Amino acid sequence: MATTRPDPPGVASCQVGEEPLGKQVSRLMFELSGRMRGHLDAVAAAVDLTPMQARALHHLTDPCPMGEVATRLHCDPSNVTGIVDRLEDAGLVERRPDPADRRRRMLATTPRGEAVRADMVERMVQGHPILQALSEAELRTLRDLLAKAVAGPA
Amino acid sequence: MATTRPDPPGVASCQVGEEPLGKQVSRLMFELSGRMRGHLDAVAAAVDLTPMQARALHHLTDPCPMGEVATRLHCDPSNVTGIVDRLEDAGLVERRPDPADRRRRMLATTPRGEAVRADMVERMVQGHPILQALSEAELRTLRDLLAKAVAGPA
DNA sequence: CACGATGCTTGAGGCTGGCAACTATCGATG
DNA sequence: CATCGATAGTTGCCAGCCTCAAGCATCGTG
Repeated sequence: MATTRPDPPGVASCQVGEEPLGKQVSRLMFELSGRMRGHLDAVAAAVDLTPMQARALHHLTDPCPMGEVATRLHCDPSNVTGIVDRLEDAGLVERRPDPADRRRRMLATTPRGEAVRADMVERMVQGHPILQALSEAELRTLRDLLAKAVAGPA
Repeated sequence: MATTRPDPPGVASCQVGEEPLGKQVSRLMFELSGRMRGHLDAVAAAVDLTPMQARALHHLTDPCPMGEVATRLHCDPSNVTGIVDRLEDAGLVERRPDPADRRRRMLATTPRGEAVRADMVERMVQGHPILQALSEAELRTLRDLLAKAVAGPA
């Protein structure tokens, strides 16, 4: 642990097994995304949705076809059908025809859906596992690192 | 995106809704933990486990009772029963009696389980969404921030 | 021993994940 | 224009997970 070795450059992406830093970050992210999952579950339950429905609604900022949602959720299109069915039953989203391509069905959030989404975002910030533990400055640093990570490879 | 606004001070931890910083971090973490989820799913599939089974195995570093696993996985004990059943069927973990308390059943990984776990950890580092995008120094900073976040509030 | 508390399991019901098959529509081609 | 392969979405199936409510065995205490 914490071998303060300088570490040869170009770690992480390579084959061999310099364990420390990469694994540390990996483990921490693993742990944190576990907590994020718990947090999201709680938020979803609070607005009376399943975690997946909450994810879906969260991603629907602008009208987009089903397939796009499947991509964003990293899951199968056949799955999205059921999820959207329930969101539609709950009156949170709408399926609209796309005049340009009648195979597609565009999803749009209803006003109620928009309200629930905003509510969710608020609640996400509230009991957030990270936000409470770090200072303003640290959060700023973290934000920059995360932003770079998000933009970077994917 | 990346509104380079300076941000009003005193964000995050408070009640009202200064949106920027807290929500930014929240959103980024949301996005990243989505990718982590995808990554974990892939790793789990690669070693022929479901995501949840992989999580469970990953947390079983040392013998511990079922309830402890439930806590670590943030899920119901009744769930753990089924998950461990399948891990046991696959020969990766064992349920052992706890002589000190015969209600409890201690879980221990078998050698095969240990091997699979090590394999998983390797693979987790491999195509990791974060590790590839950041430099050594950035990773070190990130590690410290995440460690603080993990240790902090929970 | 009687009692409530604890650790784990079981059962029912709903949601999700992944695959294969199907329909409707699009785009290109002859 | 007729046809053909590709694409968007849906349906069905099955296994796995989630949640909650019982249930059973065991512990600790009085």
